[in-house]
Amino acid sequence: MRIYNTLGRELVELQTRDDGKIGMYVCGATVQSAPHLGHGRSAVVFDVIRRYLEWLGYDVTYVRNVTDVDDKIIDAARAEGVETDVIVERAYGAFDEAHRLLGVKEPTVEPWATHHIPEMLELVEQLVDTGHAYEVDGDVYFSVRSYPEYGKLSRHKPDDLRSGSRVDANERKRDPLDFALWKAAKPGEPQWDSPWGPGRPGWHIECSAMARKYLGDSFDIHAGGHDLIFPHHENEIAQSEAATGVPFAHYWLHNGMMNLEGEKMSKSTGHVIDLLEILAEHRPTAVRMVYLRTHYRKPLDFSESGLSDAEAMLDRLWGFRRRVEGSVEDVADAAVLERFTAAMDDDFDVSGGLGVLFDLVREGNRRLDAGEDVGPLVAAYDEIVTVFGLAEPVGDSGDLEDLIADIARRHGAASGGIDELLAIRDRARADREWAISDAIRDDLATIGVTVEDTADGSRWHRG
RNA sequence: GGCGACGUGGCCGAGUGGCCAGGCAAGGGUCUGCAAAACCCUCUACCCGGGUUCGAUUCCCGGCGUCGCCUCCA
Repeated sequence: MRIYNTLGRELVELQTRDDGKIGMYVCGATVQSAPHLGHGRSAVVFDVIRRYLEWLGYDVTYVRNVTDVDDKIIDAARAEGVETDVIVERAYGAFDEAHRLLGVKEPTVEPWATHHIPEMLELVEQLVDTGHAYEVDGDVYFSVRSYPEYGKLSRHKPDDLRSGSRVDANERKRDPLDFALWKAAKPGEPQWDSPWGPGRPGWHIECSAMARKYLGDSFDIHAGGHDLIFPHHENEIAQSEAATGVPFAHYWLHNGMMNLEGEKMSKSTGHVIDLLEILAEHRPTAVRMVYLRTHYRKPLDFSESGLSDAEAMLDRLWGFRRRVEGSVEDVADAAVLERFTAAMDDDFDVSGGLGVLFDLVREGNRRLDAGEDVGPLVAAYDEIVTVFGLAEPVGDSGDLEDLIADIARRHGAASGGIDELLAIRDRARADREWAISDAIRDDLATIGVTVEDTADGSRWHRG
């Protein structure tokens, strides 16, 4: 399998450190405000990569962190006049709900930054002891010049960066490029004891410390948004490798940014679409489909029309699967899976994989029309759709049952069940009482239930 | 200024040195009480200019255009 490694900027063969095992670290949320569409993309594309690797048989340890201490969290708390916990809990709740709706699998471990202060301090101490970091008035800075390979991920040369205008001149740093590992406490801020006095961690150190704790000094895959390449991931590499002397992550994966009207979505500019809002207005699986239609490394421009296309794609997929009741016993069609694997093995070409899936659906529908066996195709469908996380959700129909019951009783179905209602409709159709059968169908349509008449009888589904 | 990505049919979006992506939309058919679904057919594209080649959308060079990062960011 070939994957694109940002470190080296090329497609390379995936070689795991341990046969059959993969350690994967994904930069998760800074729980500072509500998630937007871009956060959802990152969560979903790496979820699919993880699911695919697991489907191939790898034992994946999937670590996704929560950063719950950060300048912006402190700012937000101050602005609202509340403790940082309030901000953190609210934002975490929103991310968690979005992940649930999007069908993102739970990580193997979800470490929180504030629960790993000792691990961070240990790393910082190591860096100070080895001369890669220095303390000034309770702050500890990483000395970028002490790590000769600095810039190997982002391809920024320290000398070029130095001339960049946005590097702030902090008097206490020995070099403008140096970044904070530990920040001395300011009044009213969250703080922990350290060898350099009370303070809090810098932005980058938590990922280095937590990846190390759960995956080891060296591990396979580190992933995150493209915008994290510099400085976040560059700094992680520098501080980790300077401390341990061994390579940090072997493969760096970065997802492309979400655009809105051609411009990057970004928290700082307010140019965003709230994730939970869009998930409430549309089927969450359709939002997931939007993410998966475009290759994970490419920019993705969000549009309403793209979302309705995704809805239609889902209807086609699920419409096929509904034609076959329940699970199938058959072995999945080998030729289909081979095509699917060939696409996915090429740097997770999900779009290509979707092409295979839709080909399967057309062939499956054709065979069903012809009365031929579709077992192996349905089995393959189920496998692929599970890897993509696009299976039709089941359950959650409590409200719907009440709505159906109302309509059923109105049409004389004493039980209030949809089966009896459809039986009444079938009788009406047999008697050519079209007004009755159409009224039942129209009434069900008003609550989002679609009735389709086929040669084998009537089917119904939501949406 | 430095580093990087991308430009495919009405729209979205894979991919490939010569032959099929796929989806959505549109038009025509089959089926059907009607509808829906499904199936069949049509719509055959690769920013521009050079070059390499028997042959380039695909490789190389040069333009043009769009976008991202350069210590807030998934």
